[in-house]
Amino acid sequence: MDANLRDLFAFLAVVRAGGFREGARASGMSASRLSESVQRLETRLGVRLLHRTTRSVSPTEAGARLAERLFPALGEVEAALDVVNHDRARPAGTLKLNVPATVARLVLPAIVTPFLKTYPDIRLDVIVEDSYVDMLAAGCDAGIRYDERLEKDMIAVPIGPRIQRMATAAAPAYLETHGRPQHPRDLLAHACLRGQFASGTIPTWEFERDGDIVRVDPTGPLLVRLGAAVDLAVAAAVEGLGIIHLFEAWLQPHLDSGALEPVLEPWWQDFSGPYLYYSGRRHLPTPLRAFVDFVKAAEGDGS
Amino acid sequence: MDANLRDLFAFLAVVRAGGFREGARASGMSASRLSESVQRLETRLGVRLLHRTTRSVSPTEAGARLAERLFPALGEVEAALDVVNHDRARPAGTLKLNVPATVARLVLPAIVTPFLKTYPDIRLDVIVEDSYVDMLAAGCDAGIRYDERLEKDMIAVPIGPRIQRMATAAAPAYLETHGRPQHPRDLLAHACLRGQFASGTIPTWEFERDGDIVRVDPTGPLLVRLGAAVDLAVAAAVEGLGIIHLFEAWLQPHLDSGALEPVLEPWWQDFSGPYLYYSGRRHLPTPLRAFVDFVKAAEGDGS
DNA sequence: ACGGGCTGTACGGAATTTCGAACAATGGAT
DNA sequence: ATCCATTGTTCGAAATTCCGTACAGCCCGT
Repeated sequence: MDANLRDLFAFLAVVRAGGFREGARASGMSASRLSESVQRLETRLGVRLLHRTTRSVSPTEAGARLAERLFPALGEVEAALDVVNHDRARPAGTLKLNVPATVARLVLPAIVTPFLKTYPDIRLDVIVEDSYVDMLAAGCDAGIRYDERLEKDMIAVPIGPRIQRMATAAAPAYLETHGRPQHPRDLLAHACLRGQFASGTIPTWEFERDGDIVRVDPTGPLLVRLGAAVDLAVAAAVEGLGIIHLFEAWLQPHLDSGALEPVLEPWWQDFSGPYLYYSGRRHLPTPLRAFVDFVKAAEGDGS
Repeated sequence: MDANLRDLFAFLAVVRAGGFREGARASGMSASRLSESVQRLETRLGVRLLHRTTRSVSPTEAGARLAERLFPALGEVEAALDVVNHDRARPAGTLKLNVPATVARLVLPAIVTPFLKTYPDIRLDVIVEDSYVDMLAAGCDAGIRYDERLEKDMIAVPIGPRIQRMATAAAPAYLETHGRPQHPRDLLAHACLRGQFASGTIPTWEFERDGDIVRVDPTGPLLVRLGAAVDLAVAAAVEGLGIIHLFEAWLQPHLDSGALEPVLEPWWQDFSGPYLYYSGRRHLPTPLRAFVDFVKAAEGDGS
């Protein structure tokens, strides 16, 4: 009875992802490999592991039992293999991070470059995903999120600037024409450039001043997917199409250059910076360990 | 970082056996595979695992650490894989037994045939080895030995006939010519057909009567390796070359047919039958579990 | 000193595994 | 009912892995 480790990982990926193609996406293997791997396993073991229709896949009782036992066992193997990584002159491996677009753009660049220079044998795999997903299920080692939600066995490490603000701004030309809002409710009479999460929800604009919190839901000519498309909204704002409401860091360069003019600045709402999340229960792969230490050190430096 | 399970097993086999070719013998893989597997592992991990000269091989510090962590981890994986075996209609797999030649000849046939008929999908791999070896190190699931030695975490199950005797006999023609010994010490004046273990030791002949134990070390014209060559000694005894001293069961057919005549029968020493040994610490592979149950059931039947 | 037998490894051919693309089947939306 | 996007699978080519044999090197006994 000889089975291939890769086949076992493949099987587990399919079970955890609940599908072959999804499992392929999460684990970075090809879908055909997963299919063939599972078939091989079933042949070798002589037991059907996955009950599949072309549309969905659910584990057989045997498959469920196998997956349950296999998961910690393979974790042990991975841990054992990772132990020798410490004996390398320089830690190596791949670190798969799951981050929202904002972080990828505003937080990571300052960290990633020196990190990769410090650890030349570590490969970074950044998955940009704004909707909140279970990082482990997505096959990532860790994730970065703004929500300070505490899940069991999840460790959160502050990363990047600790205080960020939501900024509101518009092109001077726009403000000259349409006037400068003095209170958030004035925005309802303005052209506002809104964003939409991948999940479909359109976050309301939130303002705060002296403890007063005001939420407004203005309309406007442009609605962009939050993520990479944010640049489009910023460009539109610079062009004078309307008022934009975003992380201050996104707008900073244009505020500095004068292309955008702050609006309602006293109302800008502070909120805490993002956190790096990872599972403390499982053995930390060396690359993640290195990254966590790196981030903590940078934080301690008073970056 | 993807490693092949087979490579891991290969690495472990080399470490445990203390050599590539020995590891190949114990694990049933080819030596070249072991070499290539270890090289692959080292390349993938980027660490040298085995320090080797062409004559010997010792684990690197990293290799030792890996092996130590890997051994239980792979055991877990094997156990997990074996769990699904229970879901098969009929248990399957290979059972590797390490037995002395005597057992292979006198004890196993009566057990193996009905066992294999009961479990058609189980393959039996019988390694005949008279010298005592560590079964686990030899890559066997279990072993059968006469010595009732208790090692830690070893479980012993009686197997086969519980009482056996050492019989002494010779051809009638020989006894007519040379006379019939009346006491074990008389053997010193006879032509005795001796056996020798693979280790080189020549066991003395032991006799017992009413609590008196007598050991004699007679000489004779023939010395055979205990094992398959025993047939040669028996044939020689039948031909009248001298007196033979063996398990009664070996001689039984010739005693029945009259080709051999019992000698010193009151002195024949009883001793307990063999035991099936296996490690209780590790997870029992399904085929071994089946075999143990089968043996216990046969024993309980009062076979 | 020096063979002899053993070790670990390199090499070619055969088998297995992997990938990308195409395929048939299925379930939800229209 | 029907479309169509998506799923799991199949297929042939490319890469990897595996085996048996042959080689170079070392240890041990004489």
